[in-house]
Amino acid sequence: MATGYRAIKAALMDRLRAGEWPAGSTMPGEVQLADEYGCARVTVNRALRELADDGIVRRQRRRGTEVIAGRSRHARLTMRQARQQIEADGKPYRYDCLRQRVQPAPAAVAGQLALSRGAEAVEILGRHWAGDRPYQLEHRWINLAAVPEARDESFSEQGPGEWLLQAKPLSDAEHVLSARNARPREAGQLQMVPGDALFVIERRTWWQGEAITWVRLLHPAERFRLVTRDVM
Amino acid sequence: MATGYRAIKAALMDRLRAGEWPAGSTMPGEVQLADEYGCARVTVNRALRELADDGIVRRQRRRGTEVIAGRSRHARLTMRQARQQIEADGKPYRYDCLRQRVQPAPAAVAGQLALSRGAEAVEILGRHWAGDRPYQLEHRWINLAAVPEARDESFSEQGPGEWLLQAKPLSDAEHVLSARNARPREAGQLQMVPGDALFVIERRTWWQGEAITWVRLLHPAERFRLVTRDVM
DNA sequence: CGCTAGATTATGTACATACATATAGACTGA
DNA sequence: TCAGTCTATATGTATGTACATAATCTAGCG
Repeated sequence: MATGYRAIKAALMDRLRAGEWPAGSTMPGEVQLADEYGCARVTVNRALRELADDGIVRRQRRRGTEVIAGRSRHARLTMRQARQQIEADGKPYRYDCLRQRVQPAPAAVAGQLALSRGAEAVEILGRHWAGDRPYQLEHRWINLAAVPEARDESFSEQGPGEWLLQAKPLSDAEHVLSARNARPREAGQLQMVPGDALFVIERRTWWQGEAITWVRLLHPAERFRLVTRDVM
Repeated sequence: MATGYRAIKAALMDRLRAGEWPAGSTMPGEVQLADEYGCARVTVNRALRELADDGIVRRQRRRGTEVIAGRSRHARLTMRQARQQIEADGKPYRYDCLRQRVQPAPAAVAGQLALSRGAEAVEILGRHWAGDRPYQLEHRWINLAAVPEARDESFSEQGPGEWLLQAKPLSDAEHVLSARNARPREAGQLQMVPGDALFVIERRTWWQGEAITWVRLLHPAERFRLVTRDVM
C-alpha cells in the first residue's frame, strides 16, 4: 500500500477520474480514507486539502468533502514584465518614455484609483520595444499619496513597472483583459495600421488597501498572446 | 504572542512588506522562526509552505527560504462556461449549432491534437447568445479516439463544452488568449462589423496525456473582457 | 590542487494525539 | 408547529517526535 500524501492525492484523483465519486457527491471522510490507505488522518487531510486548493473538491466542517460539479476552469496566467518577456524571446529590449508629468488625476483615473478630487498623480506614457518593433504601449498613473517617491523619479530610462516592483514588491492586483481596435494615434505609436486589433491589459494594484497605480498596456494583437498551461 | 499558521503567515507577510528581508535574501530558518513565535516548527513550516505556494518565496532543502526577486505577477483566471457567464450577467442564454459533422481532422487540427493522419474527429460550430446578441462563436474539434461517445451525441441543443465537462470532468488544459480582427464570415455570424476586434480564446484539453478537444472561442471584443482579482 | 566521501543542516513528510470549530440533525419545550 | 438547544460528527489546527532528503560544507586523499 503506497502511502505519502502525494500518492494518496494521486490515488484519489484517479478514483475521481474513474467516476467513483461523481460531481456533486460527497467523498468518504478522512478517517475512513485513512483507514483504507493505512495512514494517519493528517496525511489524508493534507491530500484532500490540496485537492481543495486545486479547486477539485470543496470541504466544509461537518458537511464533508464534496466533489465540485460543473467546475469552472482555472487558468493561471503569468504576467511577466515586458523586459523579461522580450528577453525570453531572444530579442533586444528597449524602452522609451513619451510623456511623464505630475498633474491632478482626471476623473476616470481618480475613479479607478479611488482618489479624492484633484489629488495629484504621475502620468507616464512609455513604450517597450522588442528589437525594432514596438511591443507594448504603457499608459500609467501612479498615486502620489501612496508612492510619494515617484514624484522625483525619472522614468525616461527605466520603465515604471520595474521600478514599482522594487518599491512596493507585494501588492494586490486586478487585471482586466480585453481587445479593441487601435485608434490612429495609438497605431502610430505602435507602428501599426489604425483599426488593427489591440490586446489590452489593464491593471490596478493596491498595497494594504491603498491604490498604488493604474496602468493600461496596449499590444499589437498580431504579435501578442498569453499562454497558460494548467496541469491537474 | 499570536500563534496559528495563519497569524504567522500574515506576520511574515508584514515583515516582508516592511522590507525586513529584501528580495533575493534568505529568511531565517524554521527552527529560529518557531522559537521566535513560540510555536512548533511544523506550524512555521505550513506558513512558509503557503508563502511558497503563493509564489512569494522559494524553498529548497538545506538552502533555506529565499525571497523571490522581480517576481512575475500571477493572475488566476476563471474561465466559466458561456452559459454560466451569461446567466451570471442576468441575460437569457441560448445556444444554436451551425455545423456538426464527423470527418478526418485537417492538418492544423491534427497537429494541435497530436492525431495521426486521417484520424477522425467531430467538428462543431456553435453559437452562444446573450439575449438577442451573439456572445461567443465556438469552433470545436473532438478527438474521437479519446471520446468515442461524441460520435453519436447531438450538439444541436446543448453546447459541447458542457457535455464534455461531464463526460471527462478532470482534464489538463492549455489556454491561448489573443486578439484579431473579425473576418467577414465571422462578423456575420456574430452580428458585428468586419474588421472589428475579436477576443480569442483557444483551448486544448487532455485527459491522462491524450488530447480530447481543441476549441477556438471568438468573442466580439466590445462585449467581452476577462477580469481577475488576485489578493495577496 | 582537485576530487570524493562523509558530516552537517535546513526543509519535507509522517504519525499519534489533542483540542478547536462549524454544522447537520436530534431533541426539547412552549 | 416552531424555535431554541444540545449533541454528534467531520474537518481544521497545533504539537512533539521521528525519520527522509537534498544541498552545502569539510576533511582527507590522491
